[in-house]
Amino acid sequence: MEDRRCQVLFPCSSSVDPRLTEYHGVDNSAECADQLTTSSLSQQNMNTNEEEKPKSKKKKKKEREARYAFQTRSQVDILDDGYRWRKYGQKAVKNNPFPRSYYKCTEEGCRVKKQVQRLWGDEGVVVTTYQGVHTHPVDKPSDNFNHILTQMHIFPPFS
DNA sequence: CGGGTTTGACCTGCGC
DNA sequence: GCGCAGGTCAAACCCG
Repeated sequence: MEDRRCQVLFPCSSSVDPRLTEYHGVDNSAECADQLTTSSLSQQNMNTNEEEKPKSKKKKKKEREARYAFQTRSQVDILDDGYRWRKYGQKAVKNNPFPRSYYKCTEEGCRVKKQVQRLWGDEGVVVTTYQGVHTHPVDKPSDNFNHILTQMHIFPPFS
């Protein structure tokens, strides 16, 4: 076995900068996510089915996809969750020397995204945020990831 | 050659 | 209204 085990760290009490971990654990409520999100989640033209007018920006806030965030202590940034991801961006974030990476699920038709970022102050900790619901079941879930899900008591999103 | 990564530009929301 | 910060796009690049 490789030495890629990661330890699930639980929510963020006060020792964590809330700006880095928008929220933790399970949360299906877009409203809640909305409240806890400190920054803009700008346009998500991946959502919804109305793409008729690419020019016109949606009226109000768009519905956000459910997001699930958790922290793990791991040497590797990328958790082997069984899905295939394609990196589509990387940004430096405020108050954190580590960049945030953006990934999309490569499954056709699957619009799930995730963000991966190391925690400032403890670079051994990786904050992973999933956004959306997979349209395909996981192919080969790793023990690591199963462990995480079990610990988190979640997993509605990955049917 | 195909698929994934890198990286700078662009877009959008939000706070002042 | 302006500037900042986060999020996304897409062309160039890299690698198997």
